[in-house]
Amino acid sequence: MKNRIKAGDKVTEDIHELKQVRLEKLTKMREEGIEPYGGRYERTAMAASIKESFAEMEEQVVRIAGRIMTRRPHGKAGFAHLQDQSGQIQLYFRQNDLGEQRYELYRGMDIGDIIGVEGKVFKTRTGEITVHVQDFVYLSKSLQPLPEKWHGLKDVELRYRQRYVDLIVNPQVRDVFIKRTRIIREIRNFLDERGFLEVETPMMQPIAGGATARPFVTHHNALDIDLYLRIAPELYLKRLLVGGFEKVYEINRNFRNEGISTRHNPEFTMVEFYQAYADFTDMMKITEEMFAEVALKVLGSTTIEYQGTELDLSPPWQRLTMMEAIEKHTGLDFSGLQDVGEARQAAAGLGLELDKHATRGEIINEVFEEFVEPHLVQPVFIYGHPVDVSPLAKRNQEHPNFTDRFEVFIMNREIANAFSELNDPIDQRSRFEKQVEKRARGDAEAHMMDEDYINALEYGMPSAGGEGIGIDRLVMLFTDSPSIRDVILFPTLRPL
RNA sequence: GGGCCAUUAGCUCAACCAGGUAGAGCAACUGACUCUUAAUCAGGAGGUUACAGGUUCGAUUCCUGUAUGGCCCA
Repeated sequence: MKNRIKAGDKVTEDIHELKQVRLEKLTKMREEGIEPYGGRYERTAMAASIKESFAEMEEQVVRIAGRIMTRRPHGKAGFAHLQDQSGQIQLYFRQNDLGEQRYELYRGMDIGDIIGVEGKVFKTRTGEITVHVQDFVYLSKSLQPLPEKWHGLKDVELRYRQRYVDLIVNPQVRDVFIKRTRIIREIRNFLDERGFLEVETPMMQPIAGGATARPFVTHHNALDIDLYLRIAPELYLKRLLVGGFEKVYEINRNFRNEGISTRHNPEFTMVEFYQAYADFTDMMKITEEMFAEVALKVLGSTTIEYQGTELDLSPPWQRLTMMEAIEKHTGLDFSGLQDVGEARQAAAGLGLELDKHATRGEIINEVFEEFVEPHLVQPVFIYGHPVDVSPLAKRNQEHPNFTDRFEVFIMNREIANAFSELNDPIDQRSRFEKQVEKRARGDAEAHMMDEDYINALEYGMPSAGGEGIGIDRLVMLFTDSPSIRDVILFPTLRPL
């Protein structure tokens, strides 16, 4: 572990020299009657807006506020850069304008200090738009030295643990998170415009359903019951279809108790949406349109570059059944292998190791994940998943061992999952029962029986199409981020 | 959970291969400088080399373990 500020550090002991110097400056300011932690400061401009409309702003007096990022004092005049949320702008301080005491305050200023500035906009001899400071006040004295101005903060662990520092010194990080917010806003707009109603369903659930994953467990003291953090909102959203809401969606966090990787964070954000009287083909159209529209609005193009690969999001996307995709990439035609034994043998021939309980459908899914996914770069709908791995999806009418389900793959990653929703309560019960059997065999990810959900289906759920899209992975694609931690402000880390 | 890699000044990095007691830039400190911009110039300071052991006359360097993180795999 590096010598870094930790929660619970005994700050009163062994204060670092650099911090000690700043504490002394703080004391001196107070002795001179200058409050280092100021209050309200009314601004009339932002750094970026001054630069954008310099023609109108020139010679105007502006009030701006932000953090000092550079400092170049020389003698009785000097410069600094001030950073606000919009960007940076240069400041020019002169002893003649400020008087000796104020100028000394500038001389003692540290990188990281937050000040409010009043001054006149002008352009320096070298052409940089600058605010000629007439007066300034302290809004916050910084006690910690910031990372280097040139290289920024590179230590990834520190960047994640102290995101606030990362955000101060690495402007591209701020851009990623602004984009994230805009992406989510455009998804909302897209769904709102089409008449979907945004709802909120439980994050704490007595039965964790709607996905294949291990849940986190928590405890409610007053009720004295264990509750699960949700792994998906699916079963609640479909209860709302039963209740008569015909187009609903939810954008919120899900929690899955599994490993952490560049593509997995224990808490992550999904949008799930459901449309009554639609089916999975409608979901395909919505997905293509949504991705294209969000890309166009946020990035200005439906072509994006991810880690050196150009991706074309413009509709229509390729559509391939899972069986076709397997045949294309392995040469195996499972439609001719109706028997589990034959399927197992074929998979073994490809070098795949299988669970001894694996069903034909599970084998097909395994072969797909292992041998096809790595080839799926451009956006593609893979549809027709085996019923064995799709306990909540409606069966295909012609091929009842398969479902009317699809997943979207981009850059080898599953990014969306959708299907025609299973609304037959009797079939749903038997699917749950199969899941419960798997659970009993030790599969902690298999579904639990949800009697109330069955009860809801028994009242009658309209036919519907539904879909879930992983927001974090989408943001990764749209911001060219290699790790999910780059698009989550405070990713899960082991505490120090 | 497994494999590989990393951890040196507040930050970014050297020195490690071949063991000889740690060096630079930025930041900070002192001084000079009234349009600079990675400001410049001069000076001085800053280290339990993540932690704990081991080998050795001597360990940042070699070995073992631990911690945290990264990448890959499950």
